[in-house]
Amino acid sequence: MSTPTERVTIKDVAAAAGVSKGAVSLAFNDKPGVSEATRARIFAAARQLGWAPNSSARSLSRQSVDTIGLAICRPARLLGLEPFYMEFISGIESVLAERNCSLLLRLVGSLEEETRLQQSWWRERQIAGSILVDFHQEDPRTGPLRELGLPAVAVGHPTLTGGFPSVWTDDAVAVAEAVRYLAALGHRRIARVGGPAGLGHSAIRAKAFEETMAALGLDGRPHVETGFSGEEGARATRSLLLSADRPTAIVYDNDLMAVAGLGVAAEMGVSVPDELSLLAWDDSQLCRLTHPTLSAMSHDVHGFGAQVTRVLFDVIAGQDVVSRPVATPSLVPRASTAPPRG
Amino acid sequence: MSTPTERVTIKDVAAAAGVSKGAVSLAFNDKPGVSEATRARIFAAARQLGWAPNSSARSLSRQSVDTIGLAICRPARLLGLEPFYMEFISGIESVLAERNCSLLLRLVGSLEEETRLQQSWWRERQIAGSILVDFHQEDPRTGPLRELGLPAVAVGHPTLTGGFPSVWTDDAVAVAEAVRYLAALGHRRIARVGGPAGLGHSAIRAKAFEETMAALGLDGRPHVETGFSGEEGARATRSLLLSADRPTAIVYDNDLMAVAGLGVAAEMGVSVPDELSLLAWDDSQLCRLTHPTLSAMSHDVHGFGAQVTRVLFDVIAGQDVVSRPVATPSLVPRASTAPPRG
DNA sequence: AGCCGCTCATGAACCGGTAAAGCTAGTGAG
DNA sequence: CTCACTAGCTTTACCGGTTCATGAGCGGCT
Repeated sequence: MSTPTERVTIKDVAAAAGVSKGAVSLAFNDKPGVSEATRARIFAAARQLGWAPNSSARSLSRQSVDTIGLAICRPARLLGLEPFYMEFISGIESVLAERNCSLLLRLVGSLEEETRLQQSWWRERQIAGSILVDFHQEDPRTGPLRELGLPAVAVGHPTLTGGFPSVWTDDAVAVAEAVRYLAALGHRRIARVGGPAGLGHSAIRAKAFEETMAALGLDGRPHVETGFSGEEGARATRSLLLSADRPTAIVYDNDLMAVAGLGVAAEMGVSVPDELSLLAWDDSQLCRLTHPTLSAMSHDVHGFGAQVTRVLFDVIAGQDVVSRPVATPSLVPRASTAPPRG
Repeated sequence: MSTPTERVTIKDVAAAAGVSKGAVSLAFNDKPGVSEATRARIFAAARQLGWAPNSSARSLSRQSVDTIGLAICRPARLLGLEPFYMEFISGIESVLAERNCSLLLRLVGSLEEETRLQQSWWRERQIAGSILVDFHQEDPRTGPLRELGLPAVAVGHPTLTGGFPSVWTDDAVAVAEAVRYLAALGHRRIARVGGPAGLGHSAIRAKAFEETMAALGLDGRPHVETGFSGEEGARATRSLLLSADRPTAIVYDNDLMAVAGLGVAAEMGVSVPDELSLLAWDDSQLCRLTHPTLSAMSHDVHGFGAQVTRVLFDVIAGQDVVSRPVATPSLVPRASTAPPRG
């Protein structure tokens, strides 16, 4: 194209409309001080010239930006596979869109890298605030980021998020529901394939799992903590199915691992749900595509993202925000769970 | 936190280091004109005050921004499921990270909406350029966006991208390979479950499919064009398997639909690969998790994203860029394809 | 007529950087 | 000893908006 880039500025629009810069600014910001007639002339001129206010100039002058940050710290290959994030992002976007804001996205390799990134974003005034996800126990981000004064909302249970206002799903309750459901079907040997031990919500679910099992008088089966990838889920399932008194039901920490578990069962000739019940977490379309379809703990991830974003805007606006849960994941029984045979 | 927001500016750093604003700017941009000693003092002061240059001010002054745009136009539920995009994005990020740039991401509902979005992004100087994806035949974006002079790289075959420099995978060749492979196994009735007809690459693949079938003297099975969702893939598969002389092999346009197809085959008691061979596109981990594992046309999506981004930077730098293909997807045979029984 | 108050508009100051021109002391050549 | 030159730093003019104090014009009221 090699456009000589005839940069159009507010001055050109002002000249074209026969007014001053100030008038154009007033008109474009819906402020009083310009007559209807002038306003119309200004808009006509702007449209004619294809002008829109330069966002850098605007935010410099206004001392504010309309972008929020999201850094995700997971290996890329994994991210693609977990439907969770894209759906979460789409929830974020739905709120951003109505406020004409944008999302700055970055995939990072470590929590330390994320800390540095958030620091530059905030110090350089690139973002108005951030959504923090994937909290670990003793998360290294909380200290530096709180000190920084970064406006942020955390996704995760308040016990994990080190003072940041947070939005979370009550996983403990959901886990309990899952276990009780399987127990009610008659399962006694229930196993769990969880996410990485360091990850906060994995720990919460693990604890709730053990406690519920104990409360029901069931022995706490070894629950395997692994990664989040399908391959790790497959490996964990394989080892569970090979163990001496193998479980009759397995609860997974995401849907991908559950799909992998189903594959392993098929491969080993273990019939689902006759000999083995499987229960997924984070219900996505994937759970309805397999045969048998997968029972799952389902929740509204899109709405979750939207809610988090709304809270972030409150934080940015300086309101006093209290942490609050969103709807607890609820059980959607499908064909992969049934009473154990025999 | 209610930080009284003690905004630190370059002036404060200059004062602290006992130099002028100009010196600080020079130091921070690695330009000559400041002694090593002074430079050190400046950095010390900046670190002390936790200062980083305000990005709005910087880009206003420099007349440039370090952000690129990506708008994706697909229903959110779908996006989450297609591993493609996240992996593509991670490829983009890998290049952005080394140049200290950011990605502005937006999910939009229609191509018209995307056009408007790109226009504001560019006119407001929020982005230095864009990556355009999912080209349709007679894509409504090309006209307005070319006119706008937006620096952009298109993902898709040059015949689709209306003059934008593009990066693409040679799907026609890949489709031919897929069909020849199945034919070589002995399949005569090969069907195809494609993406939406309007989508450019679906059309290309459809055409290549028909041509290759014809060249091999096989009758062009009705190939179903549908959406990209698993449910649509399932429906399409079901209808193919119920047809009079059902196909012995099916080629899918993504991996999700192939997984769904596998589910349908299981549900209908059709054995894979004995009675039916399935071949996926966009090989992801998903293909290795099912039982049987899915044969797929595999390509390096991460590298694809990285390459596209590199080309975009060339475009932004004003270089004359020629469209070029990246590696053609290649066949990874797994357990879902075999010679037809009987 | 004089004064008030209102609407509509202007101009200059500012936001926080960058860039180019200007200044100053020190240095080496002639 | 002068002069050109350079390294090192300062000064100043922008970049393209927003905001606020100021003022012109005008109708109504006393």
